[in-house]
Amino acid sequence: MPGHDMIIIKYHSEAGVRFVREQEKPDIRRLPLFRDMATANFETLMQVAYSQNFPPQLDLLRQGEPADFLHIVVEGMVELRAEWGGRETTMAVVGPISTFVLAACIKDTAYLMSARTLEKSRIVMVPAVDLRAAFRRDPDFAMAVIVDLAGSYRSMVRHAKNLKLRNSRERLAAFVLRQSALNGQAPGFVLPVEKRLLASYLGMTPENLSRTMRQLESEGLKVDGQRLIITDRAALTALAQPDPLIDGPDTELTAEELGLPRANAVG
Amino acid sequence: MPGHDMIIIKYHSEAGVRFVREQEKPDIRRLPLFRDMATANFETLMQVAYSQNFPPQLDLLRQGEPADFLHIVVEGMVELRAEWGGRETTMAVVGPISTFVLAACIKDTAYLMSARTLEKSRIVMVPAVDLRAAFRRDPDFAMAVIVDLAGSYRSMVRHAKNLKLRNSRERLAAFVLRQSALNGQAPGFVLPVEKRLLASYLGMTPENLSRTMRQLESEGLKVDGQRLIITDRAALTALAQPDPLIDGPDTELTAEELGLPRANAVG
DNA sequence: GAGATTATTTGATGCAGATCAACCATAAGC
DNA sequence: GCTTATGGTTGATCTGCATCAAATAATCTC
Repeated sequence: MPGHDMIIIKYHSEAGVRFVREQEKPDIRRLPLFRDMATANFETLMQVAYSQNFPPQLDLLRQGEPADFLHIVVEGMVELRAEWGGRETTMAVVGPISTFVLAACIKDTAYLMSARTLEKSRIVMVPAVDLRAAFRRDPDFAMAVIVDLAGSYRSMVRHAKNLKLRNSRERLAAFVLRQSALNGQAPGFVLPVEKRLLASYLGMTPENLSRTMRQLESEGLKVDGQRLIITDRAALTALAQPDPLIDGPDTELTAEELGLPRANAVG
Repeated sequence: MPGHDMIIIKYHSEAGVRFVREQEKPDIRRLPLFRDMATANFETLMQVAYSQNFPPQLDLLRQGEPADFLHIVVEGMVELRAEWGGRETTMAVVGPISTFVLAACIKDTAYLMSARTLEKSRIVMVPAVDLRAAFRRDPDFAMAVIVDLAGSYRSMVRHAKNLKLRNSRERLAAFVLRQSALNGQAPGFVLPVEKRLLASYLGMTPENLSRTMRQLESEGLKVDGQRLIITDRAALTALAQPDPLIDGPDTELTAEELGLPRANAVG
């Protein structure tokens, strides 16, 4: 496996490559993807996996590279970014505990997106070869992979629908309502990511996001730095016209959508 | 299965519900999705499946409805459309032989897109319940489902990247080059779909598509109705900056991307 | 904590692309 | 064949959003 050595050479000194710790296994095991897997297979995967700490702003992988590892965010936050011709855009931000680049690993082909840490993060990396061997051997794991991929696909369909059908004001309003819903309809929450990143995810410029937020202050939203407060839910709802076929959730209350991480509720 | 009866009642008189014909089975069997399946399982699926002819412009299913059937286009052409708040957009057009709404069937939840025939079409419908039972029973089929879903996911990621990273002129130029590539770099081809549909797929209005095509006439493209001819590939390439991570193909020459069907070469 | 970065906001301006409206072309119906 | 839809083009105009520029605010560094 050339991939294995590469990663070791590349990061060993700065980040400290480790095998997966006993204490972090239960959290990974609890993921829908690994939950139903045979214990022996899970242990095998963990044995060949690496676990590393990365500093913020570090490129974990670049689009176009061959997919060597399934990545699991155990701690921290990772941005999935797409680049083309000097432009770039945020496709998703994943927080603990979830996986990314599963599809590329399965197809044994190039990553379509780059990934970089947004904050200090702990990432578990499972070699793609072993991953593929695992679900060829374990039907329950194969089932979990199927369900995971179907969910990822649908969440990307939603992202595309959102972009094609709504304008940026509507997208922002829908985003705000969605974050609130993820916090049990809390009226206030703090943004889970920087505004420039949110802007990119929503397909707009930071300037436009800033102005659009100001606009929404007359439509039921109060903005205070990273803290947003819904002051008139009805008005915002009229504007966003939330739709489960765009905003989710897929099924009631499963909420581990791929997209942006959940915000934290606030007074 | 309420779904079964419903479809029979709904379409019987006009379209003629049939069981899958012997003669169309081999074509379906050849699909990557069904190719490696155990023969007994394939036969079972075909036994419970329906096969119907539909007239053009007929709604096969509506977004939001529970996913009762995996659909297979055996003949004709089907548009996958997304709707929201009175607006609508084309997400993909599928031709023979391929499947759609696999992910919704697997998650046993609502369709995210509506589907309607663009021309007279023959559709095979496999009950979602039986489909799920099939890959729970057949590991080879499960593998094929995994690969299919991974491909669908990646093709939707590409669609989103295309929308977020390129402007409409670039998207059109890239589309033209891609169609040419699918025809062995043929300089000319006829559009596989109406222009209004292409416009919607590319995320622009018909008026804008028309004008953009005219613009491209000074950048190496000749437009003659449905027939497009590349007169200066270098110029178009400079404009589109084709990228396999957006335009495909995923792997060399597999070319059954979800997106728009292949054009026919001309000239 | 002073200085240096980096994120955010605000303003001025430009442009890509939408919208509205009319006209032309192609195809379908009788 | 003429007529009627429907799709496509063209023109005029409008506007949402990007871009460029500069000021503030927040965050990091030493």
